[in-house]
Amino acid sequence: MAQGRTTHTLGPHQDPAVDAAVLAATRRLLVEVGYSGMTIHGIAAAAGVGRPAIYRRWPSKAHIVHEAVFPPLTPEWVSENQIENEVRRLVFGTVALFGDPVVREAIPGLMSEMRADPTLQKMLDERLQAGVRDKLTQSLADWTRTGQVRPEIKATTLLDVMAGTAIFALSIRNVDDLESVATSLTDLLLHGILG
Amino acid sequence: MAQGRTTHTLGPHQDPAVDAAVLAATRRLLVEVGYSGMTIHGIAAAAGVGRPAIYRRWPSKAHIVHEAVFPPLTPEWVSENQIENEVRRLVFGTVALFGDPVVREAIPGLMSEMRADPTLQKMLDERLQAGVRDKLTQSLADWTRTGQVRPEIKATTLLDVMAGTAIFALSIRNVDDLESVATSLTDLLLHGILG
Amino acid sequence: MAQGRTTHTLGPHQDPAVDAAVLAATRRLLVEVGYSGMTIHGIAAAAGVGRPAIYRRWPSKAHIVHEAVFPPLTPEWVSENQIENEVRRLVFGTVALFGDPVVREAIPGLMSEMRADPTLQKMLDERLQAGVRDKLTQSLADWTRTGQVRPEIKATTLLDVMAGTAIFALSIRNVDDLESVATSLTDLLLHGILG
Amino acid sequence: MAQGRTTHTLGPHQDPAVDAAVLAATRRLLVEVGYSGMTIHGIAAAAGVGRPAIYRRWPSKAHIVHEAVFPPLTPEWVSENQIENEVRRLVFGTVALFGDPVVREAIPGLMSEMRADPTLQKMLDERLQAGVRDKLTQSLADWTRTGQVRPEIKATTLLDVMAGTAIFALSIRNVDDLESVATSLTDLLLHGILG
DNA sequence: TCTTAAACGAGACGGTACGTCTGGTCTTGAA
DNA sequence: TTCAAGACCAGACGTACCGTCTCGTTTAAGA
Repeated sequence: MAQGRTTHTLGPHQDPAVDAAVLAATRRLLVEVGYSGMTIHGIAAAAGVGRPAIYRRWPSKAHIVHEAVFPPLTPEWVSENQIENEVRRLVFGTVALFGDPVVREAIPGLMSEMRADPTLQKMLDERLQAGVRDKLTQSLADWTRTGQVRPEIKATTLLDVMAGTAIFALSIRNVDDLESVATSLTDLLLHGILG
Repeated sequence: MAQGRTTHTLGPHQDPAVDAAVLAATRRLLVEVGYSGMTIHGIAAAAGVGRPAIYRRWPSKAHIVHEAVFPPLTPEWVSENQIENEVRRLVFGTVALFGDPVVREAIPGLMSEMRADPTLQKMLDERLQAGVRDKLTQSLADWTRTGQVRPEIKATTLLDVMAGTAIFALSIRNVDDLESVATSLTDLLLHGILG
Repeated sequence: MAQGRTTHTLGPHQDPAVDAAVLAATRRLLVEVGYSGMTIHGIAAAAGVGRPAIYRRWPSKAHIVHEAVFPPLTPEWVSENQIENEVRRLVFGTVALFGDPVVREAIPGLMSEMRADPTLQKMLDERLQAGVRDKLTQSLADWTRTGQVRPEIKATTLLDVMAGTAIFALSIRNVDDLESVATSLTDLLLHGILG
Repeated sequence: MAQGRTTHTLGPHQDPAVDAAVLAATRRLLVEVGYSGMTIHGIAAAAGVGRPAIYRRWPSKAHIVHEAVFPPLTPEWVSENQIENEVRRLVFGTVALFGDPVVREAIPGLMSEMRADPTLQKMLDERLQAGVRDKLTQSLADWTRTGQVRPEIKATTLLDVMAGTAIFALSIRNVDDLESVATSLTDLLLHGILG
């Protein structure tokens, strides 16, 4: 994929084409063979790249997948004032993210390796949650002050529920109807279950 | 060679002591070295058992862990009429289950391998959810009829939220304060976030 | 894991030092534990080499032993004109070859596996007999023409007798007196048994 | 094969039908899968017999094969006075014995295991050679006294040549023309190679 | 007739070698 | 200093066979 076949084009500088080829191959392989079916050798072969070129860039399969799967920029998720719209946007965004077929495959594997690698844990937290958590904490404070939200509600609980539910429904139960999952969760979050 | 040094006590029947030793060793190793650090050879050695005795019983590490971690009987979880108490009991039960250190280690690994092994997916679903789901569906129907619960609420959504949140907070974020997690989640489920 | 502890010195080329170490270890183990007591793992360990490095080079234990035991060059065995001297040299050479302690151990094992592996059969034939057979056939033709040898004598019979007798006496009966075996066989071949 | 399937007919006595079934299965398997392809389990299954019944009778595969392949009685081989006829009879008998397809397969395996098991070595020697060697020694003494045989000829040399040549030609080179092998060897033994 | 003792088929047991695969490190030779 | 290629060691994988052992049944021989 990268180029020629047995040649490369940059002298003593890392070739960006290698990065791109590896990440693209990773995304492709994730849906083809799954996280656990993926090997470094397999990625290298699919990317048309030598294995050392991969080890030079990432310390483990989890790090490759992490970079391949999650966009490098945290999107501007929390911004509205209207609380219903805001929660709806957060839930639909979360469900859309974890509903991507590539992410569905990647998440359980990443979670599994996170437990043994705190580095990875931190990277994933920062990439996926930290920004949103801070903003959501601030928004909740505002909403609580204005009485829009009950004071018992904490940002971490909300994020646990949104991410956990999405992961469970999409990566574990493998549900296909994203719309339904997001709608039900939004309703539940906003109103609770009591009639 | 010098082989057959030790004895066993059951003729052509599988020795329950081997099962017990393997499952106990699995639980012990889960917290000591983690799911991914565990090998079949390691389990066999820790259990004082030959590897073939393990392969005779379980087809993969995930199946061993599954049996080691989850009790063979589905507890009588859903039974009360008082909806608040019932939800509280469900949430606290779920949090207690997924908060067990052994389960915390096991869950991400199991989830990862479930995606590649539908057998495992089915086993876990039946072991953990099927019974509760049926009962909860029935209870919800009753509660909805009596107006205690809003009609939009579905059993699958509730279970996704409870299990997903517990897994995310306990296995992924590794939170230690089970009480707080359960209390917050119960409150959120019952009342929603709106003031 | 802590891996890749040691180094090797040739890039993408097979390291001749590995070949040498394996073959030397094989020769050593042959006399220490015998052919059937030798395992690929044992050879690898004794040679300080990984098992895959062995499987990369030889398809079976028999092939390793074959290469370890027999020198890669067919010596210049058949060359003299004086028939008595020539036969004496052939017999003594054969007895010396099969009398080597390493060869004594290797031969029965190799023979056993040859029956199931035609590849091995061909390799051993070419290595040990083909060259000698051709030369001996030619010499016999000369000698027959000059009346030095009876016309009934065939090269294959001579080689069967020399190799078979040496193997039987040395590898099977484990006789130690090479000199006596060679002398008796030479006498018998030259003069037959009739008085 | 032996009988019924899960029953046997003798009380606390070994069932001769089991012996017979095992030996017959061994002979059959030898030509079907070869010595090294044969397992105790395979023999037991082919004989319709449990493995312990085999271990109760023979200590190793080699011992089974030994008994399966060689007739329990040493035939009356050495008996004639006419030396040419006697040698011819010995050679043809030896070639016929080692030319049997079952024996061809068995010999290299047995030879291989003999080196590690002196018991086996002794059994085979007694079964195949001891009787013949004594008689031949005596006959040679007579023939030497009457000048029919050159005094240098020893019985062990003759037996090494006959057995070794037969094994090499038939088990190793896998020659099919028994007649030719026996005729050539007889001629060589009687007259030597000199014209 | 009843008891004892041994052989039987079946198959689990601990152990170990097999041959394959993956992980992570290193060196080559070219660019 | 990068690159592709690939050899290297370490070690886990799942399979197969080994030789031992126990089970539960069956049966002959001794009491």
